[in-house]
Amino acid sequence: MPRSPDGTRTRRGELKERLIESALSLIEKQGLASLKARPLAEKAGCALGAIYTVFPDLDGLILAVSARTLAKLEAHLDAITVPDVEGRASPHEVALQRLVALALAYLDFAFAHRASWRALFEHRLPEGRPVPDWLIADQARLFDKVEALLEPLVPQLAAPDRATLARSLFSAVHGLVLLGLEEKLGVMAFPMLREEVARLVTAMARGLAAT
Amino acid sequence: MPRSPDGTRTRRGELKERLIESALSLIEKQGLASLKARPLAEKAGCALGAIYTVFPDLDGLILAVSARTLAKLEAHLDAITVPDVEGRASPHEVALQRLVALALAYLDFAFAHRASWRALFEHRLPEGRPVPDWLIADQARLFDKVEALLEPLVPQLAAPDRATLARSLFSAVHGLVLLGLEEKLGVMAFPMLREEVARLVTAMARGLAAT
DNA sequence: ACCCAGAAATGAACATTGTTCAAGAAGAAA
DNA sequence: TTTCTTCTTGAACAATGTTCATTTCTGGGT
Repeated sequence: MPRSPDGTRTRRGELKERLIESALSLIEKQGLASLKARPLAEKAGCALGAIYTVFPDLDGLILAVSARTLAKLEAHLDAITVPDVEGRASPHEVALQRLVALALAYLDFAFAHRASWRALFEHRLPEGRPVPDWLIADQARLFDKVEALLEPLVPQLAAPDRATLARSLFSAVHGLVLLGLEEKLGVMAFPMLREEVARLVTAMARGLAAT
Repeated sequence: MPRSPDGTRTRRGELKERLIESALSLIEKQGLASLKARPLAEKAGCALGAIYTVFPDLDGLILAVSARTLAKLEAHLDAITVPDVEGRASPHEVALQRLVALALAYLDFAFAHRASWRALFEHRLPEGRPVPDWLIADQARLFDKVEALLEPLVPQLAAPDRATLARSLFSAVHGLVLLGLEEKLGVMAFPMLREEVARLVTAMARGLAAT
C-alpha cells in the first residue's frame, strides 16, 4: 500500500487500491475476459486515462490482481487446522492428514473464488514480457507449503527431490481442481470432487511412501 | 471433409480445410492469442470476409481446430505400444505399465504440440455459448482410454466409480503436464518431467490398489 | 456467343476494444 | 494575484472481429 513520505495514504495509492478491488469484483462477476478498461474506470470512479497513470497497461493491473488473489489464497491455506489426534497418530499419519487438508483447502478456495482463481492461471502475458519476479516468488510459496509436509511422509527422499515432488503433488491436485470445476466437461458434484481429491492425495502419499 | 453430392470436394470444403490448417499453423507458431482474422485470411489465401462464409465466427473456427487437435491426440495415444513381457508379468503389472505409457504419451504430445494442445484448454467460449456436444464427446473419449485400463488395477471398484476415477487420474496427469510445461513457473527439464509423471502415476495406482 | 439470374467472394465500413497525449484543471510557490 | 508545476481528463488513434452492399463468377437457356 503506497504511502507518501509522511505516512499518509497517497491519492495514487487509493486509486490503485480502488482499481484492484474493482477489477477483482468485475472478474469475479463475469470472468477475466470481461475485464474492460471503460467499465473498470466507471466502477472505480475515475477517468479512462487514470488507469494508465497507475498501471502501465491492463496486464499490469491484472498482475496486481493476481498478487492480491495469491495473498488471499495463501491466507486461506494458512488457516487450516487439523483436529489433532492427541499423539495417538503417528507423525506419518498426521502429515498425511495435513496434506489432505491442504489439498481440500485449495479446492475450497478455488470453488469459492472460481473466477479470480482461474484468472490466476488463465491470464497470459504477451509474448516476450517476463512474469515479474515477485509474482513467481508468490507462487513458489505455494509449493513450499506442500514441501513442508513431505519430510515425514517420504523420509527416504533427499531435499531437492522433495522440492520436485512437492511441485508435482501440487500440480496433480491443481489438475483435479481445474478439470473438476471446468464446466466444459460437466462439473462434478462438489462433495464428490472433495472425495476424489482426498482419495487421490491419500493414494499418492501411500504409493510414494512404499517406494 | 465436406463433399458435394457427386463426391468431389467442394470449394467451401477446401476453404474450410485451408483455414483450419492455417489456423493450426499460426497457433503453433505464436499461440492462440495471436490468431487474428486478417493474418489468417492472408495465410489461407482468401478474403477477410471469406472466413465468415465458412464459420460463424473465429470461435467457431477455433472449435474446429480443437476437434482437429483432439483427433491428432487420440491417434497419438492409440499408437502407443508396451513391450509385452511375454506373460511373465501379472495382468496388474501389465495394466500399470500401459497406464504409465498412456500418461507419458499424453505428456509427449503436449510437449510436441505445446501451443495447439494448450489452446484446447485455454480457449473459452463467450458466456452463454454452449460447447458443442460433439466436442464434449471427443474429450470424453480421452477419459474412456484411461477407464479401459483400470479394471485390472482396481478390481474392487464398481464401474461408475471407475469412470469417476478415470476422470480424476486424467486430471491429475493433466495438471502435471500443464504446470510442468508452464514457463511461468520455470519449465522443468523434460526428462525429469517424464520421470515425475511415471512416478506419480505409479504411486497413485499402487496407493489405490491398496485401498 | 450472348445474356441473365442466382450464388459466391470481396474488402470497405462499422463497432468495440486498449492505449496515448494535447489540453485543461488543480495545486504550489511567489 | 500571478506564474509555474503537476496531475487528470477524455477525445482521438490503432488494432481487431464482424457485417453487408457491391462485384465477380458460374451455369443454363436462347
